[in-house]
Amino acid sequence: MKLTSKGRYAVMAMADLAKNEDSRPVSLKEISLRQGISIFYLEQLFLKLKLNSLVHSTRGSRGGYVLSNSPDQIKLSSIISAVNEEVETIKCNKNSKKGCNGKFAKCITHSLWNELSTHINLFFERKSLEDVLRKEKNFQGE
Amino acid sequence: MKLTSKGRYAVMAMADLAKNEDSRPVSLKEISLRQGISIFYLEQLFLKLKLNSLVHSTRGSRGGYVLSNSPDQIKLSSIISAVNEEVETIKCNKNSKKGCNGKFAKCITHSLWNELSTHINLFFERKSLEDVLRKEKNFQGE
DNA sequence: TCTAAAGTTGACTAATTTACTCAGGATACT
DNA sequence: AGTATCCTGAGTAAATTAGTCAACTTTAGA
Ligand code: FES
Ligand code: FES
Repeated sequence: MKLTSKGRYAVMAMADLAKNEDSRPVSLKEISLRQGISIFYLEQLFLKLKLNSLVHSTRGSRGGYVLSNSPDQIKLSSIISAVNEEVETIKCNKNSKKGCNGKFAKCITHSLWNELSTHINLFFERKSLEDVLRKEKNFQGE
Repeated sequence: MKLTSKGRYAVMAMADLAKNEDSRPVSLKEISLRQGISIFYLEQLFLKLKLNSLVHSTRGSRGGYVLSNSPDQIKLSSIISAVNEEVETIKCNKNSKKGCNGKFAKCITHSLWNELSTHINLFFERKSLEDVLRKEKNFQGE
């Protein structure tokens, strides 16, 4: 599980889509303007979101993207893992020369990291895009 | 909250210390040999661990480090935040030119990230060095 | 049928962060 | 005195992330 701004942008973009899709597809240009994210960057993100079937695209003039499901069906975990290809936590045994190579502490941190990964995933599993929108609404209402 | 190998190494080193301290201070050299972590890297880590009063040092020949508290009193959160100077989650408003600058999605991901930070911290707050050692013991016993 | 608006794709570069190393000093034990 | 150890600041190299771009395909509408 990686947590970078890429994931954050993806959530932002998806939230924008959820809020603004309304019969017509939403173009990247619109999202770019509203969210202040470079259109080039969005292209990158939506390529992956599409590969993971989170959005559906319409090409050509007046084309754009729509969500594949209703916001309450889209878990944040799907979004995050769609854009961050490596979903797993940082592997210990990537290079076996250093650190975790069978010595004492090997599996201490290993299982710890795995537990943490589970813990974080749980967080994102529980949240849907709808939850995010609802929160924003409440916030603006105050 | 940052999660890098720096934090993992710190936990490894502290666990090694907890396991091997026994009347005499433990030298970085020993830890380095047992855990396969460069001594130079350990120096860096222990500088910070010491600044945060997690360990106590003895200089000179036969010197080394001992834990400042018993393993069950040392929370992993202290260790992690000691070595990763930035304890907070990645800030959105670091540069206000892009992304989160007052537009729609601004505080969606903001609060989301903060919630996550809390969630992760909770995980590390609950775990002590002793928990880590106990787990390793069980694991070896199987 | 032509044109403009949009998605599609692969590649590339720049910026930042992380991991790791080093040199030279201070201290204390034997 | 000599050696083992901690102490500190600095520096470099590797890896990752962020962001950009060019050339293309597809479709809607004038
Ligand atoms: S063996 Fe997996 S973290 Fe060390
Ligand atoms: S305002 Fe904090 S993440 Fe956007």
